[in-house]
Amino acid sequence: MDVRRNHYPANETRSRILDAAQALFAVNGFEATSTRAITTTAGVNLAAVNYHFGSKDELVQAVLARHLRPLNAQRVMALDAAEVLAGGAPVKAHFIVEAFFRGSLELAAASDQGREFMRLLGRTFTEPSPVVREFLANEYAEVIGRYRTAFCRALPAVPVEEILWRLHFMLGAMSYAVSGTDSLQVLTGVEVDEPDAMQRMAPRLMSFLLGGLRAPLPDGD
Amino acid sequence: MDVRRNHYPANETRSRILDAAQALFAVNGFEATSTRAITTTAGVNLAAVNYHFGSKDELVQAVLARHLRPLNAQRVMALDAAEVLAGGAPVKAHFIVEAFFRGSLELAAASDQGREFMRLLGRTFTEPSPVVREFLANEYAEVIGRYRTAFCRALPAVPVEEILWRLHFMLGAMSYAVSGTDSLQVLTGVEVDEPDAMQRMAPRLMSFLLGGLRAPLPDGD
DNA sequence: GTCTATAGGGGGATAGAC
DNA sequence: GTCTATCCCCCTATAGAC
Repeated sequence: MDVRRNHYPANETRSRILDAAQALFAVNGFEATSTRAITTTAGVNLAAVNYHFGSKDELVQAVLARHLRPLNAQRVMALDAAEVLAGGAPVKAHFIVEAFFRGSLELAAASDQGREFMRLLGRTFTEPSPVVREFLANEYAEVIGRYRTAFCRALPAVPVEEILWRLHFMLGAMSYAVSGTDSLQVLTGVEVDEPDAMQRMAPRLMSFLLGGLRAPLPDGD
Repeated sequence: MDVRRNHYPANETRSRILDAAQALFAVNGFEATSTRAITTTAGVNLAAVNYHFGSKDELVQAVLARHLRPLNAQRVMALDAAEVLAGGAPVKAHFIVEAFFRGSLELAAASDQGREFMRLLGRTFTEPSPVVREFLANEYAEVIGRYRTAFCRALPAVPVEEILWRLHFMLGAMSYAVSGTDSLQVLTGVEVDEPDAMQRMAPRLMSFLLGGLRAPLPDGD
């Protein structure tokens, strides 16, 4: 009847919703983004979110899972590969850090959408919502466990407790840097929105993180 | 008329609202916290928020300003003092980092409320709300400018651009570590809610940050 | 200064036609 | 699978009595 309207395959509605939701979540956050805004941006009907995902919470999880699941799977595989290469010896910290970040950087380099997702992911780590937090904890459980073990083997001089703290700091620096939307970005003059931003940042971030991981132990005051 | 009710000086209502708002913001975030929840928790009337602060946005800024303004003023003064002590020579990176964090740690050590504020502040840096972001940018402008200059002088071997990136990473690691509410906390086993958590974390964080700041420069690929 | 009451808008979700 | 229409809830903000 209305020939001007775009038509698209039925199962593409789901993807359109995921794309629109990711874009809006990245800019405005989960809470501030309404399903109305999502469906309008996606050019689909308001009821489509509930039909395809059940609820807004489940849509949030679907948006995160779409890229995070493959990303974390690749992280585990990259560590597997590094451990095979090391042939039983501890994998060097440098390679562990690289294995952890390679996937993120490829994702960010591959497309605008990948970069957008990394920004969303960065801010998601400090999301207060219990739903989001539990989801992330589950998705990261295996990765964190594996990398923690690897770091402990790579840095035997550093006590386990110290490793845990440094892993924590490392995740913070990464997620904050990757989110690229912090209020102080203007002040520090760092620009993360450009297409090659991730590639320019990657070696700098890795250098910083390695420096922190290998830092001398604090005095036991 | 109702003798059982708590009575308190008129101008204490304002403080009660600030306390309740901070507590709820820290746990649930700004968006997810309604003025109703705040006034109920504070034991004051719903209309009191608008009467005392004008709007929810202005309440958010008031909550942040209450502790952040003195904190940043102290940071500037601590750097002033360090520069006087150095007598014209560059202040060592170690002292700059310490000057930046001393106030936060004292605040976190002083009271549960101070610790709660630091957690709120950590998550506030990645807050999407334009109101919050502009507020933070203004509040931090002087501090960031001063510390950036100091770091450049302390680390002449590191290019300015590199300093900016590392300052950015440093702020990320700090705000993330201090927020203590990230989803991966469970996995890394780090616990930040205990009274002496900040004191235990402080030397570790400083060691990590200094290691990152002093790290060898990445290869110029 | 503090309250009650309510305006006025937007939210997520769903029933039921197509 | 997709639409329209609508229910019902909770939100912020304000008007006006006390």
